Amino acid sequence: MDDSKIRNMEQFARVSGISRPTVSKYFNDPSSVRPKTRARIEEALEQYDYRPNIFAVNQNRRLTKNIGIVVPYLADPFFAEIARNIEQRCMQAGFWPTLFSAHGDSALEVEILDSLRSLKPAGVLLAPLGRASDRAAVEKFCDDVPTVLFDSNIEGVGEAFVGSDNTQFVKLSVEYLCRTGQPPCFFEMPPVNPNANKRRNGYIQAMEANGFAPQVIRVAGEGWGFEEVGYRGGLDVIDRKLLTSDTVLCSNDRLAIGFLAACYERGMRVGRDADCALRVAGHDDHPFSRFGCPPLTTIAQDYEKISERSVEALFHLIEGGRSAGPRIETLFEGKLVMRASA
Amino acid sequence: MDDSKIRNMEQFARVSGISRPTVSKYFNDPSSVRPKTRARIEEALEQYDYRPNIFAVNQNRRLTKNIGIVVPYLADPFFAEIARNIEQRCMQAGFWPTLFSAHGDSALEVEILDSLRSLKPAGVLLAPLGRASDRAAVEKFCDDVPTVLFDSNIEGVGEAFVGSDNTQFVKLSVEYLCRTGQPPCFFEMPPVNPNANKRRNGYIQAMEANGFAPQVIRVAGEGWGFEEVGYRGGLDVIDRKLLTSDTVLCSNDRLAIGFLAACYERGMRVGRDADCALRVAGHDDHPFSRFGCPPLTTIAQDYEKISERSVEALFHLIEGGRSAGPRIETLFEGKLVMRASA
DNA sequence: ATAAAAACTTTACGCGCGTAAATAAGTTGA
DNA sequence: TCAACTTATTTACGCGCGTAAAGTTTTTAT
Repeated sequence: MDDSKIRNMEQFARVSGISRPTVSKYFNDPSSVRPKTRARIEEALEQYDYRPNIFAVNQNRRLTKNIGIVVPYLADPFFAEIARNIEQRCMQAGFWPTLFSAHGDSALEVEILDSLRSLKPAGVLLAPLGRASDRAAVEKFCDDVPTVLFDSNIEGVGEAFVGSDNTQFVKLSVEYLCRTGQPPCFFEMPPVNPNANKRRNGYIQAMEANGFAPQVIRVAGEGWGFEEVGYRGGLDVIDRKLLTSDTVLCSNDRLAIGFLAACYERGMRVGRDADCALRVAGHDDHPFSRFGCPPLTTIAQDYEKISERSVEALFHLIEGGRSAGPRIETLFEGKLVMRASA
Repeated sequence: MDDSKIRNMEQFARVSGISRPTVSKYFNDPSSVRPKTRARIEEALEQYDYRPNIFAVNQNRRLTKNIGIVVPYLADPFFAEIARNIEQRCMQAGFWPTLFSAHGDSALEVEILDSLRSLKPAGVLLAPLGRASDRAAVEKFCDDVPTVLFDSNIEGVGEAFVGSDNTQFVKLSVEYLCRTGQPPCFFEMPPVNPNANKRRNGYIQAMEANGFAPQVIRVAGEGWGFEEVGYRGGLDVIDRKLLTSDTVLCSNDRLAIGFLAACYERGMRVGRDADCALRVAGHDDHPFSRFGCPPLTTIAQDYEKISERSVEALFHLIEGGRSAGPRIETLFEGKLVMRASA
């Protein structure tokens, strides 16, 4: 391996015996040059490990190969997992994914979108904060940059949305719980995004459909420290005896994990067994749910499919040059994951 | 706000009535121009929201304002938290942090370092995978790019290291446990990084210093799904009655959370109370530890200080132009966090 | 007021690459 | 073999900005 320093494409073109414009063409699309010249270039590429200057490339291309991935809260392993999945798909397709987290802060979310704009990304995959998002700012961004929303929808914003069918999620869990014991009450906090609303409303619908009176218990709390909210709210609800059923369906798993901690602290045994005081279930199949005490019965989001379809939708958008028809919303169904908690 | 499109610095300079070189100077350091001209520029900046093309800027600067942050496993909220902290400090200082996760894969770690190189970063904050890291590749990278290691040390690599004093961590926990009950056995998995080794060795030392015979229990398992390893290992150890003490000190909190799940499944009550079969403790004060059942007694890492000092060290390095003396290792002490589990 | 210093303007070049136009060379098929 | 394509080469310009040099204006200090 000749380690003489190749400083630019000019020099690399010389040592490979191919003209610079052709080499440039090669780097934009290796299959766009004759197999013979491609071989010569790749041969040289192994001797001198040259890589085009990414800043110069991005400056001159009208559209870069950058893809922005924005999640609302990266310390939530759900988003970490889905981001990982999306990231790898993008890389495989030859893009440069960059990951951002709004850390639960809408001002930061806007800031991220602003600096993302200057990255001239080919596209963006955005899981918005939700209710807290600056709708106008997000909408304006989506007008400028091809964007696919995922996880949390903002009606009419972005070229597509990929997420879960939250109404179906709750229908599944409610029906299961009603079938196997007391009809559940619904444990929630002030909704951070439309998903939370859909879940509550879905709960109410499903209960009524099954002929039961819905009982929604909303505890106070804000921000993205859901476990904390579930824990404090759980203690409060238990101490004030506000539970209207021995079965508690939590809006999401993180809330449920906090609620479980509260139950534990108050000595209330959770599970299906006869000696248990409560059944508790959640939604999402959060990575940590299976290690709860007891392991949490929940509805599993299809991480794989959500990330796969999101990326697909974005690529389609990028190739199709925007006007790829109307805004499409894709919702995936969840699956019941029965564990010991309910 | 005049929305006429300012396409480049030339045009912006014209509308602001300042020459382009001076405007350029302003963007590199606003305080480097006379207050009066600064005011004129900033006035224009509000009318026409112009931002220098980041690709052109980075191409021409010898060193960019980019900072790479590399963590071994982002789905671990510990790293997510510390990354968030570091990220914000970098932004405040006017840098462009970019976050990467090796996802537990050493090949990906090398790949990240490679593409990081082409970002011409001013510096990099790297929490290496540890034992799995390709030492030669990491070392070579650190030769080329000013790098501060954190969390997991690689002797002699990078310009500085910032982490926790794992020996002290274990000393703290061992002494607490010995003082308040049976001397603990040590529950670990095959070490992924030097920290794990230091913890085990620290345990042995501390036990001997207190006049007890150390008992290390190593369970099988690999990868970064620590909870799973702790859970499976826990079941195995319980079923085969391998526990040599009623007090189990886990190498880290994630392992402990898995172990707690195993205890729960086997009906072993964990805690300090008389009716409890086991005491369990961990290390790190992982974000989820306080929501365990029972909440986990642990030794808290000082997230704040680790990230603060890491960033400080890197900035010092960036300003000082490398030769800022010898490699410095900074270790922070942990604090005992007493919860219900031990 | 006046010289010295500081800050600014003008002019010009270079960074590394995308890309267009004209031309030359190579490939294909009958 | 020769025309009709394809593909590569040569030449040249532009992207938006950093930055150096030389000249001009403004500020500071005496």
